[in-house]
Amino acid sequence: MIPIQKEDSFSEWYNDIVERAGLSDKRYPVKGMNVWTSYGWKIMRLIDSYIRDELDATGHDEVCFPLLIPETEFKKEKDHIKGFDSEVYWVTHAGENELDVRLVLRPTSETAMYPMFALWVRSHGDLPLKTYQLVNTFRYETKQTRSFIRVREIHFFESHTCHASEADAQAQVEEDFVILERLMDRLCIPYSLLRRTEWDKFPGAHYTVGIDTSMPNGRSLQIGSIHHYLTNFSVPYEISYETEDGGHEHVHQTTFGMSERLVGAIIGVHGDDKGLVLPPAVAPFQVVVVPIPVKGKGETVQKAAEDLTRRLQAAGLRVKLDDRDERPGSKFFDWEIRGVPLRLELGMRDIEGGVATYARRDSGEKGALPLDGVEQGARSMLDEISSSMKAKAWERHLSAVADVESLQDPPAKTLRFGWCGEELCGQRIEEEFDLTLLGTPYGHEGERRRCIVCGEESEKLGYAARSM
RNA sequence: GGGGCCGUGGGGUAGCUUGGCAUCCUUGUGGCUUUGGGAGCCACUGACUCCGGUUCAAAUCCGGGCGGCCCCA
Repeated sequence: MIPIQKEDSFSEWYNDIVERAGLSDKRYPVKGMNVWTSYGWKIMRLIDSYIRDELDATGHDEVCFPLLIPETEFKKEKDHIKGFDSEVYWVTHAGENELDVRLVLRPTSETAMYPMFALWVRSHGDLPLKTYQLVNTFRYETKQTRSFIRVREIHFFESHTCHASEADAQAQVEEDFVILERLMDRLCIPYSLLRRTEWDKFPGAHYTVGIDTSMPNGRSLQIGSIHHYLTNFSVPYEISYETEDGGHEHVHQTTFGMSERLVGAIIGVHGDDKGLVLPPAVAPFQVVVVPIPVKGKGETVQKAAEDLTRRLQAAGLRVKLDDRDERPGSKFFDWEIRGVPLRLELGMRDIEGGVATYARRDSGEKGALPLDGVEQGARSMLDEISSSMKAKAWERHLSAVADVESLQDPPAKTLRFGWCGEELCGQRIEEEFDLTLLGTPYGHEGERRRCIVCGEESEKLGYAARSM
């Protein structure tokens, strides 16, 4: 049991887990820039591989744009520059000389990509243009930084698409929802889609859909966003195409972005008082095999453990054989902190009985798994772990929303209430009650309620929470 | 932008008021021993953020730099 309990002090628990599980080293001497240590990086790379799978499968092409953006390009879209002005890093010198045109480290890649899109898109035959990249972006965060959740160098995925019409772009947004659902399914992360308020939408966007999940302390964590730009960028960047009848039109654009916050979400959503609990899809090791040697029989046990490990690996599972010279109990704790979904113990008792003793990380359940057909047995147990983790997480996410009639002394949850949609009322909700108005449901939720501030009847619902 | 607090082995700490061999836990290394939920014993490695000042003597007092944290705007 780790000394800090998740429910008591989520924030300290989180920091402690990140360090103990070996996900990241925060001692790098620049605030908000941490070192990905191997275990954490393996998790991130698995997530990245699923992102690539899903985007490739939906006809997106992976690209990789330069890190530096000339100030002249960066400033072309007015709202965009206003939104990022205060949090970009500038490159002002090269060697001994001051640069004529300063360069920004991309905070996101619209302004790097779109001058090139203007060259690439010539005719309706070039559309839709669907690209994505996985790169690092930089934002000068002024608030307190936190591993994976608020960093200054961000491991970022961003897709950028161009379409012939607003309807085609809208269809892309809907495809993004499907991609998102498949991804979150693998990570066992529940989420809500909320259309952000006008004042909180992405700088330059027509509208923004935020993807939010809930943390155990009742706070809300944004794990991604999907934007519809209309022609807001294609006009200043002159991205246009020739139509079938010879006319010229600006493209309609969308983007979809997510980051290493997904790792933060996995930690927060699934972890418990013993440490991390990893969904099998992102676990660097899905199974850990722990041999239990006894005097005189060390060799036999070791051989059997190696054999079991090889069989599971041959079946395509990620398996770790922990044959360090440590006591088994100590190994159990180590791998529990690191969240390995399934542990298989192998001692003389098991070998003689033709089984391995299993322990599930998610539920703590233990039992015997027959060595005959162990490949299939382990695989179906991992599937079961995955679906059970997903179900539990969704249940918690949904029960983390509370319908309220007043914002006085609200519970530590995501609050749902009637909201007329007016900025004046929205601002009061945020300022007077120290909440973030997350927005209104992207889909439709039905019944009419009165605005919690002005009392006006409306079909809109507002969601608000404290954010991480 | 304004104010406050803090920098001691890899991690966590004691010592600072009143200057005098730097404490404990953990980690790491080697050995013996042990292995079905964090074993034990022995040995070893490892630190006062940096620069300057005061002093016989500075982790400790003074000044400055760098870094971190918190609060207010």
